[in-house]
Formats: sequence, C-alpha cells, structure tokens
Amino acid sequence: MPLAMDVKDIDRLDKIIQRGRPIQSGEHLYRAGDVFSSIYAVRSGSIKTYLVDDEGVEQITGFYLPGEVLGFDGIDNTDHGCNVVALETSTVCEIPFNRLEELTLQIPTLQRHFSQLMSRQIKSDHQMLLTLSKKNAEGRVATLLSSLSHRYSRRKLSPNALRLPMSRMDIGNFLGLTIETVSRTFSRLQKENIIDVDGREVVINNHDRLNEICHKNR
Amino acid sequence: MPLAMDVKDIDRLDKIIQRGRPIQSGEHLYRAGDVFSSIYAVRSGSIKTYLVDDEGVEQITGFYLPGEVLGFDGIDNTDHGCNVVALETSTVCEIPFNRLEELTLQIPTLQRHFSQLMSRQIKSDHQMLLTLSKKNAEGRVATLLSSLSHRYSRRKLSPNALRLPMSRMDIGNFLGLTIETVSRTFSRLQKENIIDVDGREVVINNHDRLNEICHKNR
DNA sequence: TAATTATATAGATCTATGTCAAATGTTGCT
DNA sequence: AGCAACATTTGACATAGATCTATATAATTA
Repeated sequence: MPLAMDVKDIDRLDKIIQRGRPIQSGEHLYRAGDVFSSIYAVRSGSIKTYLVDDEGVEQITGFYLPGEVLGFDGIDNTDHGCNVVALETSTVCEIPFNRLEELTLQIPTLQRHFSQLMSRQIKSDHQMLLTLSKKNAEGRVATLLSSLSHRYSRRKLSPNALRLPMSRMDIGNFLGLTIETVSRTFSRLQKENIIDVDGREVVINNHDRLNEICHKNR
Repeated sequence: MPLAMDVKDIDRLDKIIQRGRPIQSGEHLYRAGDVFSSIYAVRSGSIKTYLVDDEGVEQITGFYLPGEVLGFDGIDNTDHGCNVVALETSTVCEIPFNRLEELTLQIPTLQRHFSQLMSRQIKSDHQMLLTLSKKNAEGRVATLLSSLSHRYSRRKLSPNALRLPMSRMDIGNFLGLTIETVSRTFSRLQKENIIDVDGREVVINNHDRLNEICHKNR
C-alpha cells in the first residue's frame, strides 16, 4: 500500500527544510489534540499512528516506513486527529504546512504531489476496510506480510526476509485480532511452509501461496 | 462522519460548472478503471462507493448524502479506483479536476477546501477502521445509525426519523456482517426500545442509549 | 549471572456471528 | 389481480476466533 514519496524528493525537501529530527522508540512525534502545523516523511526507522476513542479503545491506523508520509488527517483542522509514535529509533523530515506554498515555488509539482499522496492514503485505507470487513485471520496476516514485503522491495531491500518493526500486540490491534490468533496464524503459515518465523524475523518462502491466502475470506 | 461542503459553495460551483446530471437508482456514475477526470458533490439522493478485489469480493467503502463529496481516490492516477452507484434517483455536481485551477481563481479557498475534504475523508475512514476492527455487531449498526442521524440533522432534517437509502445487504457489506446479523441486531435494538424499525424507516427513540451502544466492543 | 519483566506460543473452553433453511413481506411486471 | 423475483426476518446449528490459563522465550535491570 504505497503512499511513498520519491527518496530524492524527500532529500530535496530535507535540504530546503532542514528539520530532520530523531525520535526514540516509544517516543511520540505528536498526539491527538496537539496543534497541527506539519506533515512528516519518515527517513529511517518506523512509525505507527493510532486513534483512541472516547472509551479509551485504541486502533492502530497505519505503520509507516522510510519514504512514507503521514499527518494528512490534520489538515482540516487546527489540531491533529491521531497519535504518532516511533516503533524504533527513527528520523523524520518535518514539512511545515504553512510553508507549503513557498515550497511549491521551489518544487513546482509539490501541491499536486500532496494531493496524490492523500489520494493514495484514501485508497490504502479503503483496501484496509476490505481486509477488516471480509478477510479471516489468515487473510489479514498474509495481507500485512505481503504489504510489508512490497514496501521493503520498493526500498531495494529483500522482499523475502523481513524484520517486523512492530510487536504481535500491534499486529493484532491493527488487524482486529488478538495476539493469540496472530501467533497461531504465524505458526500455521510456518507449518504450511509458506513462511519461516523467528520472533520478529520473517522469511517468505512462497509468495504465490501467500498471495492466495491474502484473499481468504471468512 | 462529515465530509460535506457548504450548500452555498456547491451552488456556486454548480453555477460555474453547469454540469449537474441525474442518475437513476442502480446506475453507475463511474466504475473502477474509468478515466479519472472529475470529483462529484452529491446534490440530491444518495450514492454508494465500492471496491471489487481480484476474487470479485465487493466492499462498500462509503455512503454519500447530499452535500458530501466523493471521488478523491482517483487523484493519484489516470483512472478511478472504485465504483460509484446511485442508491436512488440522485443528482450530482461534477467538478472537472483539470478546471480546478481556473476555478480556484473564482473561489480562492477552493484548493484548501479540497485538502480539508480529503483530510476529513481520511479521518472518517480511520474511524471506520476502528469500527470494523474493535466493535461488535451492535456497536457497528449503532455507529452507522448515529452517523446517518448526525448527517441528516446537519441537513436540517430530523435526527430521529430516518429513511435508510440502502438495503440490509448494503449495510451488512459495509459493516462486515451478514444480512441475518444486521436484521437480528435491528430487532434487538427495537426490543430494547432504542429504535423503531419498519423496513427502511428507522425512528431513534433514545440517542443516549444508542451512543452507549456505539462503543460496544467485542 | 540471576532476577524481573515483557513478549510470544500453545491448549482448553466459550461465544458471537456465520451458515443453512424456511417463512413472510415487498416490489415490479403482465 | 396475480405471479415472479427479490428482500427481510426468524430459528437451528456450526465454527472461527475470543477468552482464560499456563508455559516458554526474550529483553531489561540489578
């Protein structure tokens, strides 16, 4: 589910903006209710975003890898709508929203670029609605693995050997499953020789079978 | 889940654009794969959008009422990502995307306006992720009713008496439930005197209880 | 290194919701 | 009106995944 920018575009932005900032694992980049002023491109590490509803129920709404852009949910308002926290030590490029117009002068395609990123975010969220609404546990887990694999390979990393940046808890929360079900699903996929799992290290042995399972419905 | 425009803004747009067009119930406004050129504001009636995945599984991604704007998922590409069909005889205002820049000259806030609408679409979709991931059948149905009620009252219609524009099938598809479960849930809410149901006519007797049930998790 | 705490796996039940089947109601068509 | 096609409701039963419990493994701290 790619909502990435070109690395060279991020680099250009970063040179102009000069506001890269490192975040430690578990540290919040911002929280729901904080004043909205910027969107962020991940430069290294990984980030999760999550909602908290009135009753305190949390829902992870996305995982963001290097090159991916987050924070679009704040634009309609003065404050952010979700919480953003680093899954590991990470760096981000901050893009102050009120400088977007000046920046557009230096990178003319920027405005259109942002519209496109938001559009892809919407598409990706809709794909996720289908995943949660129609797929069973195997389908959901396989879909996440497949998505991560694609995104790793776009970054010229191996699509076969992944280190998951998030805990089983996070995976379960994101996919609407309990950690037990996530764990059992990993075990089953391993027994069927589709993947090898060792904690957060995952090797995908059979992409074709994995993609079939992505479409398993309940 | 409000991603509406001001009626007077739509009217201004409509005057400029002059491309209102009526659609019959069941008729498609466009389909996934059609060339993207416009976004649309609903003027009357109601509209649903849905995805179809490789296996032919359908997922309704949203219901759109008068004043609400759809089509933002096409902006990153030359073609549309989803299907759009009228739930009843409806009219829409077509906003050609390539005229947006000229239009921005006549309605200066338009660009920002669109960013805000897209941002709200993202927020609304994230809220829906939480609904599908964390709520049980009662919570999902109550959340939909509550959302419709809010959106009706924004249009100066009664928040208590609704005519649902969509079938039980559509509701089930949207909420990740079978029609049987949807039907049983309506019956249960009626037995508890929270709503009265007669086919597609719904009266909300107790908004407070309904909102409590919105947060029922599984 | 041991002690402590978090994280992950695994087994045994329970339950909400799916599946199947049938009855009833609604809508459009001739 | 009468029929056909479709939509909704209701009941009986099956099951995927939740819950509860226990254990094992990894990470963190003393």
